[in-house]
Amino acid sequence: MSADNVTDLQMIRGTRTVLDMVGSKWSVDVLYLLASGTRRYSEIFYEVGEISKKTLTQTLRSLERDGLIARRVFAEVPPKVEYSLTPLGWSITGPLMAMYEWTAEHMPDAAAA
Amino acid sequence: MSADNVTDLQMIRGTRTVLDMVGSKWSVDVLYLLASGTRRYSEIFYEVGEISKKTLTQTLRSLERDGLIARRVFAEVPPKVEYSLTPLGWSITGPLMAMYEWTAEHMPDAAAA
DNA sequence: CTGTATCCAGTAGGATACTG
DNA sequence: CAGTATCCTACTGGATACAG
Repeated sequence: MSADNVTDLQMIRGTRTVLDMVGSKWSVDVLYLLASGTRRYSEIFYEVGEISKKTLTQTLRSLERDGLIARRVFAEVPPKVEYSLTPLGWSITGPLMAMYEWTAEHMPDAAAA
Repeated sequence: MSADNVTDLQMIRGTRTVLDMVGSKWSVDVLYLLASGTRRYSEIFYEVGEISKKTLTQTLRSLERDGLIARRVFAEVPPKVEYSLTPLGWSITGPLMAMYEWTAEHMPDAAAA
């Protein structure tokens, strides 16, 4: 019953898994944005700011593949697609906030902007 | 005294700061390795495994610039250089472990390996 | 032993134009 | 509106050889 039977390799792999899921340039922006409510494609596009459509689509697809966000298509004209956080997506805001809080505590200038 | 006076932008910037500090391919490996004790350049090189010297040097320099690790040179022949975690480096293992624990809880297969 | 120098391939991401 | 298609640049990281 050794509770600490965790190898360095497992920790590395686990940590890198998160990094690979949220490490791309705009993932955090999209995740935090959706944390404040469901959004349409164009809303995300304009609220994030300088992102290109191609990159936004790539980011959304990647987050969707990883199960962090859900994509809902409405059969309308003109098209309407809504993105929202899944429960898994919500849960990952925990580690994300841990990162923010670390900078707030240890790198006050970085958070200032 | 509004404690929750934190903007999305600050959270994004803060979170991205950590991501930029530990997001490169081998940063986590090096950090976790040094968390188990000071190491020489060649020891890191062999214990990490498939990393190239160029990339290892880049990784070490980057972590050093960010203040997460310390580099100590011994004036000997042959040369000897030791790397170790700084207090700041130790502190960042917190957010890192939060990521690992998230995978352990939400992505059991990813941690299995 | 601890790097540096050089060259190279793969990939992330941006700009722009076009489509169902 | 919600993307795709195409082209292009910059950067990351690997391989190999060389140096102090």
